[in-house]
Amino acid sequence: MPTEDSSSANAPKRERGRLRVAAIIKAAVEIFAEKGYDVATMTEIAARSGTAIGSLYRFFPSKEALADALLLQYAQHVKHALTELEQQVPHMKPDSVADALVDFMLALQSQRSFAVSLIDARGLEANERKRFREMMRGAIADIVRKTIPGVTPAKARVMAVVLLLMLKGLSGAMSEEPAARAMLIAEMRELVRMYLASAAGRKRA
Amino acid sequence: MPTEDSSSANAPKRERGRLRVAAIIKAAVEIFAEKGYDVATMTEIAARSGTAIGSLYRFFPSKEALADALLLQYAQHVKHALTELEQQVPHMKPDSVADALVDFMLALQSQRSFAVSLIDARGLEANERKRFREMMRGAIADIVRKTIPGVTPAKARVMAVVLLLMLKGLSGAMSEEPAARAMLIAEMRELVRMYLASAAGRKRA
Amino acid sequence: MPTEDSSSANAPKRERGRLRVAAIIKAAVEIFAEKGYDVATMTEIAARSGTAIGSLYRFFPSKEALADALLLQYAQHVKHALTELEQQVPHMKPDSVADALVDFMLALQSQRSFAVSLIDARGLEANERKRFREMMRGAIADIVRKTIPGVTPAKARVMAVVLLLMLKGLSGAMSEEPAARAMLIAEMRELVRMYLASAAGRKRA
Amino acid sequence: MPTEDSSSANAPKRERGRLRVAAIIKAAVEIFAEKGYDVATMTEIAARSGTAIGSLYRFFPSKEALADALLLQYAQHVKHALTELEQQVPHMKPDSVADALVDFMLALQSQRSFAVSLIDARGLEANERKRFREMMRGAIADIVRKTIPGVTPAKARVMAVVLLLMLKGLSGAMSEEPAARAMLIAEMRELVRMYLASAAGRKRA
DNA sequence: GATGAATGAGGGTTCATTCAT
DNA sequence: TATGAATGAACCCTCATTCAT
Repeated sequence: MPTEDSSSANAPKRERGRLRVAAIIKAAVEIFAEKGYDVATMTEIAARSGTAIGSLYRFFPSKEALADALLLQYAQHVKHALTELEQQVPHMKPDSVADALVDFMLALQSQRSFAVSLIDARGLEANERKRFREMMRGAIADIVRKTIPGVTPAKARVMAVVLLLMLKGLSGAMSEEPAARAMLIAEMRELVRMYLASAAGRKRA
Repeated sequence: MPTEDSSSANAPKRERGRLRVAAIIKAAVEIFAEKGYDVATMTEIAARSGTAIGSLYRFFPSKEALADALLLQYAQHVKHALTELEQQVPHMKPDSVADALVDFMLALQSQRSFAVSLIDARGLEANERKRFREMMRGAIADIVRKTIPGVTPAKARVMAVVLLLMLKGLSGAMSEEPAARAMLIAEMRELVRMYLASAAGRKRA
Repeated sequence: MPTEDSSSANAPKRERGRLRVAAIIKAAVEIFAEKGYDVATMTEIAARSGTAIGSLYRFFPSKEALADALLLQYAQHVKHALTELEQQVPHMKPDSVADALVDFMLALQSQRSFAVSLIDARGLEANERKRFREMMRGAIADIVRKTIPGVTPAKARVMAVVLLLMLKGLSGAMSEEPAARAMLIAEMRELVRMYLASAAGRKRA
Repeated sequence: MPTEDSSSANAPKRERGRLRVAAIIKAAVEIFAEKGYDVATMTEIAARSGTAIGSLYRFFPSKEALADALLLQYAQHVKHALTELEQQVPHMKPDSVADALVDFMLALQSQRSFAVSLIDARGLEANERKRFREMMRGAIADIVRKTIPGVTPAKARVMAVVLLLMLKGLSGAMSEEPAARAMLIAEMRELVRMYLASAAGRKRA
């Protein structure tokens, strides 16, 4: 679900353009995910999306701009999902929150690896990366604070970083064979539950 | 530091070659770590190691071969360290093993980022990556089995994957500011302890 | 400013077209002058003139055609001015003619640099350039012949070429700082006067 | 006669390289002269000089660097010639100096048009252009001062600018047909003599 | 064996021009 | 007719790799 207004310099004005942009984004996400930012080529992105190279550059004036747009879109998507989750938290038990976090990450997987490849790319501004990480941490910390009412903001932030770190690892899990994957996911689910529970316990104790 | 083999007439040459290779490897590790596999250039590696580009290619016939060699060396280093740890395990309490695992990862950090950059590089054969991962998992699983005597091999493997995943995250922690880093490490240490302890408990229960 | 021909139903359209063409020509003159023929882009000319690129191509079927049109217009302008000057010559003293020539060049300066950039552009047909030069030389030669009645046509032509050459240099003078520019212009004025006077003298002698 | 140390970033170290650079410079001068800086392509320069594109870039790391090197070489050549002329001046009559200046310009013609095309190119730093112009003006002004001993420095400078301007025009003369060219040159020679003589006269008077 | 000049495929990007809407 | 999205040849430049010296 691409946003109607991405950060591309030249937003398309006709319906056809909208479709083209969607095709480009799809191809770019795939190729960045497959090869990483540096190895991906604009030529291949154009080819896979059925776009002439010149058209690709009409919508995204540089490779970096394309990556930025993709990242922004991804960030907005993630932010939205986390905000929704946050609003559910008051009605959930910690274990359910833990499960929701794992599910959230799992749901993101398909798009995730491309984001990682872009975030790690050396070409991107450190700022861009930092803002994205900050957003994620803040959102997760908020969820932690609602899940474990008494935690200090500082503790919530540390926990957010740790959670993110665990969840991030989940993406690697997707490349396992199905059987191993299921076990891995179950184990991770257990770990996250335990982590939240223990924190809640430490709090109360 | 003379080589252990100095009896032949070729010794000086061999010695020079060895130094040269060491210089190349040092430069390559640095540059791969700084820029990632794709962005690093053979020319720069040659320059930083004070080697002519032609000589670099004499020792490592391609960029990929160089990366493979680096990875192999890194893998051996890691394997060695884990084997040593494994031998200590029988005399340690689970918490100490947990700490040792965290320390092990921390100790690896300096060399780590280059390895990640190589492992993630798309250019490398999946096989290469797989073997490396397999080795790590096997070694950690062995440690787990010695730490928690009753676990099934399958369970130990799953735990190894999860542990690796957590520890892997630690590398990201190194880019935090010192204060945040210390907290993060403490938290991770706690998590790993808890994870091993709970597994031991589940086992015994 | 209504067109002189407003009797047809197409008048409004024609009127719009005329304005459009005027806007394009204005923008094109500016941009060619600023950047030179090769670096100027049709897209920018379209943008600055508020014209869609497709419309620009409707009026001028190629970049070269646009340049030709500009050059033609400039040539007509120059020709007209020189013809007017020629008619004044019989009533002027040689020094006044010299001054008039310098003033003429100075008056042209604002539009001049674009013309130079077009005339020098390698893309233009040599023919086009030749015709333009021929026109200028002929017109100046005519003025010379009226200024110095006895000169042979051949001599007048040579003088025209030399005069043109001097006057052409004046355009470079416009980029000097004001103080230097004023001195330069005075000096050139003197030179041109001297040149005409000496030719007249040689003639008579 | 290429200088032994041009401004190229990577000076060749072997004899073969020296030849290659000479070939590149020759081709570049020709092509820049034929088409101008913007239209000239590195690919064509490489092809005409029998060099692989990669090799061209080894010696001149960018198109601009190549142009700068050419310009620098040309400037040094010109400076040298003018310095030599200046030393002859004390032994010459003004008319001879005038002739020498015209001859100097004529001798430069073959290389001249490329320099003009580079100096006028928009891509070059204004500084580079300014320095070149300054050098020329200074050198000519020095010659003027030695030719007409009493002139003020300021007057000499103005005259230098005017002379340069006239001489510059001579390059255009080279594209005339032989007959016209000879007349033109004779006329220019006369003009320059007259100019110097009149200045000397004004001085003395 | 060591050296570094040479090679050329391929990458990001631009822009004159066309044509469907 | 007016519009601007689409096209793709061509540009400048990089770099892994080879090979003559």
